[in-house]
Amino acid sequence: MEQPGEIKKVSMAVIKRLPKYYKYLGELMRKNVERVSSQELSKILGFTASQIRQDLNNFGEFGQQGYGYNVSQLYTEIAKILGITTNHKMVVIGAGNLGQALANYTGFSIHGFDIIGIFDKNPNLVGRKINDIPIYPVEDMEYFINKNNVDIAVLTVPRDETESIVNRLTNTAIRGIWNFTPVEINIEDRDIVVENVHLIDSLLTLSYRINESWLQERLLKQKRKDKPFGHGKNTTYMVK
Amino acid sequence: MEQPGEIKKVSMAVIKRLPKYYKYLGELMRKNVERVSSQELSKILGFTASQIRQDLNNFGEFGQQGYGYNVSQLYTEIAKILGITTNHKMVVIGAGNLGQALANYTGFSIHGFDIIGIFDKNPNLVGRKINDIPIYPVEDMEYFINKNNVDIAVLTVPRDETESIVNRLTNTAIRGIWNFTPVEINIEDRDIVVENVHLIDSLLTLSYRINESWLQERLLKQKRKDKPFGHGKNTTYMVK
DNA sequence: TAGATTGTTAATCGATTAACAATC
DNA sequence: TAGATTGTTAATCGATTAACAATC
Repeated sequence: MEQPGEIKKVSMAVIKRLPKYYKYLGELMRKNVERVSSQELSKILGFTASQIRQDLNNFGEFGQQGYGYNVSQLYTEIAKILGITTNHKMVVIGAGNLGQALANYTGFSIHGFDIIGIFDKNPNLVGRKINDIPIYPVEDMEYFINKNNVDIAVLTVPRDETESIVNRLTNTAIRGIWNFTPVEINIEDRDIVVENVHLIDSLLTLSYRINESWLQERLLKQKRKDKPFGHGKNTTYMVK
Repeated sequence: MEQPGEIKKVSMAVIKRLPKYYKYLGELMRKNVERVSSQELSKILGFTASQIRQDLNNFGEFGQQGYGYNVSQLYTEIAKILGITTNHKMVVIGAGNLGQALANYTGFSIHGFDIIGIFDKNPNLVGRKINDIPIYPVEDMEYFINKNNVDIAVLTVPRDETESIVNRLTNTAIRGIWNFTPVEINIEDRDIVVENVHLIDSLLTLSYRINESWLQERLLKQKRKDKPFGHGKNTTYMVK
């Protein structure tokens, strides 16, 4: 039973769908579509209309019976929910290939995420600029973050340097870490949120699914062998 | 009721945990640990021991009562399940910042993923090499993929070029697309698996969670206003 | 043998889908 | 008003956790 004042935690499944709503409503806006029903959203997004209404009702009552949702109003509400009505300042830690690629990417600023500094330990890189963003010595990281109210640290350092950088970040006013390192980051009970990208996991998942049909053939054969006709607790017609 | 010969579909939740098992078992191997129980795995991985046993039993019976799991044997089994006992050939499509960063990354080949070619439409890039991998004209893409038995296409082209490239890929023998573009790829009933990275979604999710405590304050106030003392169907003690 | 730990069934929990009264 | 569509409760489905017999 929920207590007065207690807040229903929004599930990660819902949170992960929010960017999809946001993205598609943005498209509708650009097409000057004024209103949309959960039914219509359902067709494009592939979620059920019921789920869409449930999802949105976690955050408020944005629709109107018999009408549906006003596109631009809903778009704005979801932007608020995602926290992107104000700009976010980011720094990239690690000016390697990936760090440079992210610094060069222009797609973040459209949504109000501005990279204002890059940090690296390599003195040959310090002083240079990537996409007009200066590279600073990593020693200055904490000072820079606190002074400039940086919200998000984009972590693209090598595996071995991750732990020490994360420890240093916990002593700053940073709010979130966008982690591109393969390291599992654990920050105990502090106000810093970590979002892992884990590219290798993503690639392995792809590999699994490419491999899946072959795998299931193999599993099937194995089980047939384990539980042949009439033996075992399952009958022939129950090969699981 | 399952039919004979029918295969239980492994849920995405399980699949997404497989790389974690694989990664941690690799660590244990390097530490020369010989055996491990689901209990011990549970402590490190943060999944319950019960869940770990359930997950593994989707694919076979790899443990032994009273003993646990043999680390290197389980590692090998999971490698088989993930389909990484044989090498995978990859091509990068789009030699922009991200494409170049991925081509330069050395972490993929450790797991048997080899990038053997890069494709771009820019004639100034064609003929150059990134990390010893040649850049070819994108016209040659289909021929190259089929001739060299390429398994995976890493897609890092601009948004507008995605659709046409994907259409062309469906006419090749490619098995999987690792999609770094912001476009939602839909390939109807063909043998090609798509794994989306969608960095913007990941960043927006981070933003949501940074914003969450503020958001919940706001939601709470709103609900208090909507359903004041003694009014509405909920009592004061039922503020949801 | 006794202790440990699996594989697996059953119970629980949470998320999705269905249904429908409320109402624009 | 009649038709449409929401917000929300109830039903269903699926995933996680608990429990325990089997057995190393």
